[in-house]
Amino acid sequence: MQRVPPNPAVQRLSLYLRRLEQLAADGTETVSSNQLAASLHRTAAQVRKDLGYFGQFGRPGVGYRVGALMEALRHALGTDRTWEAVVVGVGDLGRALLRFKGFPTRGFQFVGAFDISAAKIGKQFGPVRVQHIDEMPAVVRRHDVRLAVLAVPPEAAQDVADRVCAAGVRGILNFAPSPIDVPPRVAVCPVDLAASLEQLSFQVSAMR
Amino acid sequence: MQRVPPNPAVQRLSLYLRRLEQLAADGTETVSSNQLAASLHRTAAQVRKDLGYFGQFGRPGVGYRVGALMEALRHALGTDRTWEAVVVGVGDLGRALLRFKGFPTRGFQFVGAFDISAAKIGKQFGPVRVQHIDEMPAVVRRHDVRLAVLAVPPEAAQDVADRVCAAGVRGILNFAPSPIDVPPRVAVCPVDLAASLEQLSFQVSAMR
DNA sequence: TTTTGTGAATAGCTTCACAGCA
DNA sequence: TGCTGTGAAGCTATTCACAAAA
Repeated sequence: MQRVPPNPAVQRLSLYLRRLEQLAADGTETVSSNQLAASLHRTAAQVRKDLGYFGQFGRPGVGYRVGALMEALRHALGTDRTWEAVVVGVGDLGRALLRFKGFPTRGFQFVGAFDISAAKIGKQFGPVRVQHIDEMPAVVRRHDVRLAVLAVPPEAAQDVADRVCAAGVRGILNFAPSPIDVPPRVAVCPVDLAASLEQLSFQVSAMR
Repeated sequence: MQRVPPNPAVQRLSLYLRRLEQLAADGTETVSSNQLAASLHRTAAQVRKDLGYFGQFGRPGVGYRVGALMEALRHALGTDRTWEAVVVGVGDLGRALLRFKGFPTRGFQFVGAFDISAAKIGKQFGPVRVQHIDEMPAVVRRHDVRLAVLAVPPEAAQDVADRVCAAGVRGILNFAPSPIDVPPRVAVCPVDLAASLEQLSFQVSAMR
């Protein structure tokens, strides 16, 4: 079996998982690398190679069992368990994320939401009530929270990052458009929404 | 000068631009590839190579003029003009995007928001009032809108994509976790928030 | 000296193509 | 035959390293 999955392959695992969820919902039991690839605008070789980094899940002449492959990919991604998470910054975006149904259905559960604004504290959004950010470390420790979602203004991002890292968080989803410095044991996934629109702007401008 | 920028380089342009905006706000006039790289956890060679795909902006021994480089990058990305955009799907996420300040400050302006739910139609969110999706094509044509943001449930994504493409939109920011088929002249940028958390889950699981 | 711009070298990722299993 | 798993080949992206400019 092959080793050390390239990062792009790990990203595509989520893509495959999404499609498998649909197939399972449709009652499909088996899928070939060709079918999976076609519906995602990829090549069959890439699908097989990507899956090959994590194990041997297919049967020659048959394909992959949808349910078993979903389980295997969830295991590979680490989402075959529930991940507790906190949101810091309860502006419009933070509120939307707290109510977003795609997180709980995929095993991510918010156990706390924090802000500095007195006007927001005590309000209920989605599954949690907003608390002052000073309460964050206690909540993180109590629930053994490993993930934090940062939806704060860029000028607060580094300070908030320092605080969630100090509290013991191991991964940060960063919606602030400024890179944050974290200890090496903490993973960061930046999501810059304006940058995504800029990429579209570039592509649209480039086409003629 | 070098040609055909690799896609990763185009993505990093947004990153450089973000940092330059900060530097400009701080009153910094000049920056070297080394300084730029260090603050973004990249290498100086990569910064110079990336910028090199779009022109020669630096002065040996001096570095880059912050203001001039910002202008150049905005021009390269196509954001040295205003882009009109519409939002389809005014759930929590759609509302948050309509009110998100990072879009207008970077030249993206919402001129319409659409939904099918009668309860939402007529309500004001951010800069616009929600209209029925049947009104979308007229608004797109009237304002010559080139970009659409899809914040609809996955089962509606393909149908909505077909409709915005038919209306003449040229780029789609797709928040639905299902890939959409579009004509070749239309660019798509997928944003899968659950997938981003899955990537964190993977990385955190992988570290010991 | 400092720092850019860029060919050349290296590393990383994707596609090919085919042996082997069902 | 149909399809997987995977080495080998091909391609893309990053890093190196240095000539030239300020």
